[in-house]
Amino acid sequence: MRIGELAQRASVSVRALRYYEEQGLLLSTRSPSGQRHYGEPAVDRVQLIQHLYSAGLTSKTIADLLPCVDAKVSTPESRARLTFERDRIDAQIAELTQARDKLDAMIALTGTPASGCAYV
Amino acid sequence: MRIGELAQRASVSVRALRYYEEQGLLLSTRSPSGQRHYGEPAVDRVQLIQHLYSAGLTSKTIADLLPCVDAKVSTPESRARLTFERDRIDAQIAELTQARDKLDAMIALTGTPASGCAYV
DNA sequence: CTGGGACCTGACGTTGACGTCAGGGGCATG
DNA sequence: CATGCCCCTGACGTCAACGTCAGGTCCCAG
Repeated sequence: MRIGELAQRASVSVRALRYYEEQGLLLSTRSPSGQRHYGEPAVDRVQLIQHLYSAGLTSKTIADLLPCVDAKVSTPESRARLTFERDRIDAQIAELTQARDKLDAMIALTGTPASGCAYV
Repeated sequence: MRIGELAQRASVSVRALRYYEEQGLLLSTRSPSGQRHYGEPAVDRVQLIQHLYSAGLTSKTIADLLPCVDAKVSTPESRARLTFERDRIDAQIAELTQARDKLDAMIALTGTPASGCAYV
C-alpha cells in the first residue's frame, strides 16, 4: 500500500510516517518513481511505534530498541534499557494516579454544593 | 522567603517560579526594590502546580482552574473541566499500562533466549 | 567601601514530534 | 491531453516549559 493508505489505517498523519522513516523506525520499499510502498505488517508496526511514543519514549530510544525486537535478540544494554523504561512508566503511572487523586480532591472541594457552590 | 529559597524547598528552578508567576499561577509580594517574597504556603502551591503539570495539564488550564480551588467555588464549566482532565488522566493511565505490558512482552521476547521466541 | 552572591528584567535558545508551505513529479480517468 | 488526486523533497513554523545569557541592581560581610 502507499503512504496515504497506511496513514489512514494506522490513524497517523502522512507527515508522521515520513518522520518515522527519517528516524529509522519504519522502512519502506520505493517504486521506481520514488513512491513509498508498505506491506501489511507496517500497520501493526506503526501502532507499536505510537504506543511507545505515548509511553514517553523518544525517537532515539525507540530506534535503539526496535532492532532488538525485530531480531528477537537482546544485549545486556538493551535489556537494561527496556527495564529502565518499564520502571519509568511505572513511576509515571504512580505519579498520574496521585495527580488524579488530587484532581478528585479538587472536584470534591469545589464541586459539592455543601461547601459553597456558585451556580451561574 | 525569597525566590532562591522557595526554589530549593520546592525543588524547582528559579526560572520556573518566575515562569509560573508570568502564567498567573503563583503570586508574590515585592520588596521596594522589586525582589519577590513568598510565604510558607507557596511551597505547597508550587508542588501542587508541579503535580498538575506532570499530569499533563497546560499552564492555561491550571491558570483557569486554580482560582476555583482557591475560592473553593466552582462553576459548571470548571467542574466539567476538572472532570474532563480527570478522565483524560484515567485514559492516559490505561494507555501507559498497555504500553508497559507491551514493554514487558518485549522484555520477555528478547530477554530469555533459552525459551522459544514467539512471533508478534 | 568593596567584593560577591542573590536578585531583577528582557530576550533569544532548546527540544521533540510533528504541521505546513513551496515547487515539482506520477498516474488513472474522461 | 488535460485534470485532479496522490506523492516527492526540502525547509521553515509551532508549541510548551523552561534554559541561558546579557546587563544592571540589591544587600550583607569583612
